[in-house]
Amino acid sequence: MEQQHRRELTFLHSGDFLRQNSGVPDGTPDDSSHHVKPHIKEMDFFSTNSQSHDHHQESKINNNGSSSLFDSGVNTGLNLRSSNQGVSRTTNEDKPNAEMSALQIELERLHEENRRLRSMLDQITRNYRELQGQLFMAVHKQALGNQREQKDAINGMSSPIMSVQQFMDPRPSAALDVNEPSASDDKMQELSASPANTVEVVSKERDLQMIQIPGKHVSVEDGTDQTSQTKSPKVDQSKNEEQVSEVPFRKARVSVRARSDASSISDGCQWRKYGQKMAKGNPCPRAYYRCTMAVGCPVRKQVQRCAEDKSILITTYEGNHNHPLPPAAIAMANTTSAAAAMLLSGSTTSKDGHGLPSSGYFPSLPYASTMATLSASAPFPTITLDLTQGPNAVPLLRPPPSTATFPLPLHGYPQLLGHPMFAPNKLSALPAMQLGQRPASMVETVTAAITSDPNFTAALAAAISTIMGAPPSNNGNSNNNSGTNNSSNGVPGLPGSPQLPQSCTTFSTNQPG
DNA sequence: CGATTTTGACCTGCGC
DNA sequence: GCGCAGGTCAAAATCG
Repeated sequence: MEQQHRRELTFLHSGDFLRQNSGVPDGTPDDSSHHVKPHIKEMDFFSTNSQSHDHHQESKINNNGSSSLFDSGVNTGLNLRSSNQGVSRTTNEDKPNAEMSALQIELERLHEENRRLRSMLDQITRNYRELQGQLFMAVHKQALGNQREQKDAINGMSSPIMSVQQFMDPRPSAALDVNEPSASDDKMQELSASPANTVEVVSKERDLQMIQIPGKHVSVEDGTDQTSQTKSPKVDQSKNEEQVSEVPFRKARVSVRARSDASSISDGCQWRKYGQKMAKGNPCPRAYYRCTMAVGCPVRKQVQRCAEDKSILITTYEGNHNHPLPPAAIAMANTTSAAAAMLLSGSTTSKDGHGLPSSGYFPSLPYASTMATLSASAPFPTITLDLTQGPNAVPLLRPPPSTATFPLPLHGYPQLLGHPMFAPNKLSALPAMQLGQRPASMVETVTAAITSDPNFTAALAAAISTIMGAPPSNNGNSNNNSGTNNSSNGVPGLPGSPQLPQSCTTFSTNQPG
């Protein structure tokens, strides 16, 4: 990139650029247009210097064989110029002036169009950032308010200073960049999850640190607890940037506790066991699985029975799928993704990890122990969805139609992942609009449920019931996203969705014997 | 015969 | 530095 720019600059300096451009007008006596163009060229050149988007766009234009690059294409530069050069020369030599004029006009027109498109792009970009900033501001403000209230209720400690600036860090754009499908296969594994990764890691590295609320019930910690942060700030600080870009999403985990006698996992995904270990303090071995639905899928899960109650199966997921999920897995994937987002945004937290009554944003949660909780003791930020309180605690709400199994990847809006969680009560009032004006999705619905509905767990259970109700054949089927399952939820399937990578951690629960 | 599971070895991070 | 625990690897065994 830089090199390219440098070369272009060199061209500019050497005068080749103008000379080549002037090659066209050479044959045309039309001085007026001639004069104008070099100006525009230079302007375009510098503008593209600051706008990588334009660069891509123009490159595309260039590839289309258009000669518009003559002016705008300084970015695309050499190719265009050379091609233009060729064209202009032939026209100079072989074509009459009238044709040259026509070409000139055409160039003008394309140039104008290019400028228009560019300004549109600029405008869109500006609007996007503006809205993003506003959204984050509003969301953050509300979250702060909630936390303050909460803390006041708990121990009256002063609220942590969560830097909106940090929160609004322009990283989202970086996340978007990562989103680009240009990743090589080698990095596919990482990058497949990276859009979410980026955001989530950003969330983890920033938000979780920012959101440390020294409260009894409200504390969000990353893998290292607060003390470790003070212990080894070197690591945290020095590694932060690298981690932001490199630490895989699977550092954030979603753990599900569910009663099940079955030893097999049936969550719609295909898993391969790659290890088993005896965990300390638990007579039951912990099994390690990785997703085999796609080569290089980074998603892993651990399955272990609870030491205290062996009927409880604890399944912990980490990572994002880089492939379409079967319908049976999608809903849960989105659900846990939302939970993970909640985790990373710290909306529901628990110092102790389990069973903290009335913690987080669900003071009125009737089934405290079934709520999502954060485990501070876990090596990684882990959200625990405790569904072991029995069916009574888990009314089988059918998911709203919008929770259908469309595989709405958070990838598409990584910068928003987790952010809505900062506005627990707000999201329900600010529906899909905040998420890019997409139609309501599973993610949003669940997110809204998590953030606004004290009975989040119930909603989650509903999704689980969807899975559990699914025929076992769903397990391990490498099949059909075309499924009727989508429609069964009353939501028209999203045609293109299966091609989108699943950003979510998958959710799993065992089919009760 | 390919896919999956088992299982011991190995690696890594962390606490002492 | 050492030991421990968690996590992963990979060869062998097993399964369908």
